[in-house]
Amino acid sequence: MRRATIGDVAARAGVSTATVSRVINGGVVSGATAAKVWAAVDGLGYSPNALTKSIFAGRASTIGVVIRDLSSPFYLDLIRGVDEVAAADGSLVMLGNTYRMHDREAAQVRAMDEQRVRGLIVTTGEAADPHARRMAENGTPCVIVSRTVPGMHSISLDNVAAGQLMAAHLTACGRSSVGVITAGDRPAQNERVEGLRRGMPGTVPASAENDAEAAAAVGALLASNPKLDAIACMSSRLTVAVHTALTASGLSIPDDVAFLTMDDFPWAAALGITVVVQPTYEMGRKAAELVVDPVDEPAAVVFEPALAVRTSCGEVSAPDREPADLSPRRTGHTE
Amino acid sequence: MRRATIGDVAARAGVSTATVSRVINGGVVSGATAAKVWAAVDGLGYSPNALTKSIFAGRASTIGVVIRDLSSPFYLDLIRGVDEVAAADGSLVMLGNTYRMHDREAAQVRAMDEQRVRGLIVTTGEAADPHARRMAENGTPCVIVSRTVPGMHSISLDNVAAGQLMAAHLTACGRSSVGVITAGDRPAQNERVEGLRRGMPGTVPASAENDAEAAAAVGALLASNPKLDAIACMSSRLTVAVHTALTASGLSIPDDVAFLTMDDFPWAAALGITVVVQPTYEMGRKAAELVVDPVDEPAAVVFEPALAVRTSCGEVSAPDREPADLSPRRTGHTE
DNA sequence: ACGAGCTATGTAACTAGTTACATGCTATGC
DNA sequence: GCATAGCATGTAACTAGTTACATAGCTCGT
Repeated sequence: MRRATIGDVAARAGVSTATVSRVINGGVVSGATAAKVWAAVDGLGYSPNALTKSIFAGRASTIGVVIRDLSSPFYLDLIRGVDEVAAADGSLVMLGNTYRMHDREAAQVRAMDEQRVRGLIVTTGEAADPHARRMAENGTPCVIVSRTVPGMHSISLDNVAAGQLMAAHLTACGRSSVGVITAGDRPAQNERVEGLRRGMPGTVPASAENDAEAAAAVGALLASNPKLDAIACMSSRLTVAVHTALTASGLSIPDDVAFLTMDDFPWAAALGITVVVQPTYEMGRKAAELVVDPVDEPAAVVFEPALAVRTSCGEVSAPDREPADLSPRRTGHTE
Repeated sequence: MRRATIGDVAARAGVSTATVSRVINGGVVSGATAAKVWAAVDGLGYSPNALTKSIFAGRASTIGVVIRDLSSPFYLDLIRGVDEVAAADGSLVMLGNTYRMHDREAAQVRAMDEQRVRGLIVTTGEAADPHARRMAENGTPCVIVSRTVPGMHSISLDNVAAGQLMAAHLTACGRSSVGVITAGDRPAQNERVEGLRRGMPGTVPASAENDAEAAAAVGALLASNPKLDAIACMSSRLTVAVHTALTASGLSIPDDVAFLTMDDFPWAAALGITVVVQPTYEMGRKAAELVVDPVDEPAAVVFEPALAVRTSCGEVSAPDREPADLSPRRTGHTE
């Protein structure tokens, strides 16, 4: 019942543990010995202990990923990018979900550190920063996603451009008065609003933390602004709630009000909802690459958003601006 | 730059490593010594190596979860259940996604074994079975989700009941001729069709592996069966494709055709789609509990589905059957 | 036939911790 | 005042591997 160790294999094959290790990891061994060892491995069902390997290597071969909210399609695609690079590199991905709870963020990052992950990719709030910074100082490559943090690698979206993309499209569709729903006043959200404002000065913002607040915010926006002809949602998390509130209020999209939001999702095409998409998969790949091929100086990689035009903003009457470039643009280190 | 070890802490505090270990893990130590040790821990930014701890314990404190397809809401809620139990137990969850690729399933399970996870929860196809069985024999609790495998723990849905639930509701809504879309001929899918057939003999099945095939299958079903008045989708993965194909063909739901599918999802309520829901969160909890509090004999736990009635099947004209019980029903071990 | 040189293997030290056992020290009982 | 108990701490062996170094055994050249 006890698990077979390298010692058991060595005893069964009649060799030393050093020889078994050499057979498994490819050192110089004779064919006859190798055959004996493999027979013993199969006979015992031996599987080498990766933990012990890692302790000797000083570091696990696992990449840690701490996600705020797995239910968001954004993170799903990000993970796919990370997975792809990790698989090509032979690393395992250890995923931790924090459900947007501050204490879990800190706990997950600490746990990843104790697991001696080879690198860490975090998409959390500030709660995780102090520990992540210590890890970075200890030589674990750490990448922050969706936020820029001085002195650490970061992967983010050009949020101002995202807002400008929305403004350009809404203007092209003949809209002039936009209500904006943001999820809290986090920097990324504010930058998106800032970008939208640059293109459309008559922007009315409202903030919501959850679905109920979002519905209320939509109602308030509509009530206080009779000439409102568009609603922009800055957080994919609130898309369903805002869209539901809009249709529930009896308005027709896009005839009465245009609607667009952040991040693509499986139903968007079917529902005809225009969205600003982030190159999420690429962002995940880049994050993992910063872990797999460590870079000394902190890199702040900014990606450009693109617009997936569907029908929820109506017809484009004026020519729209060129589609944005999806390739990453390195803007250099931050400090 | 090198990471602080317990030896470094011991040297700085002027005590032995045994004492440091006792301070950290709560053995008998004097207050003065403990204070010195904690000061050294803070000064060095020491974080204990969980890998080393695990090798001594013979087993990591991590629970491995191998998921076929993270993009499915079913698995998302399952993971939440696992996370909840793991967090309460102080265990980390190590998540691996296989993207429905057979070779990755086997590789992920092998990797989890090498990481000496405390227990394994798999939602994969058969590719992972042989290795999982070996792990179970070696004393690692393994739980298979959504399939029953002789000799191993399994968590599954009463799929026949799910089909019957659909049949009862469709009948109550006055429908008589149902087209069914299944994703391949996997056992779970077939059981659902079997349940549906029991209640509605006039059931026409069609199978699809992906979105394009699903659209084609819907078209074929409609073309060959002019009096078809309902479409049931047996796989949440095909929901969007089937729904899109239905509306694209100009049919109105529920006036021309009723539509229902498996598993709830964020847009279902907004779109008025009736679904059969699995108690996913509870299933995840139960799976994790089988790992955390190991059970000797293989347990086959079957959960009951429930119906979330919305508007996509029309009005209920006859009284529907009672809502199903959501609590788990242990049916005993399989062998 | 004998030493050089090479290959295959074993020995033992090492990774970063835990823990059984031994020991030193103080406090208490008689 | 001395034996004894009990707490705090150190020593060393242990976990499951890896790897530097030593050595055994064989081949080959002369």
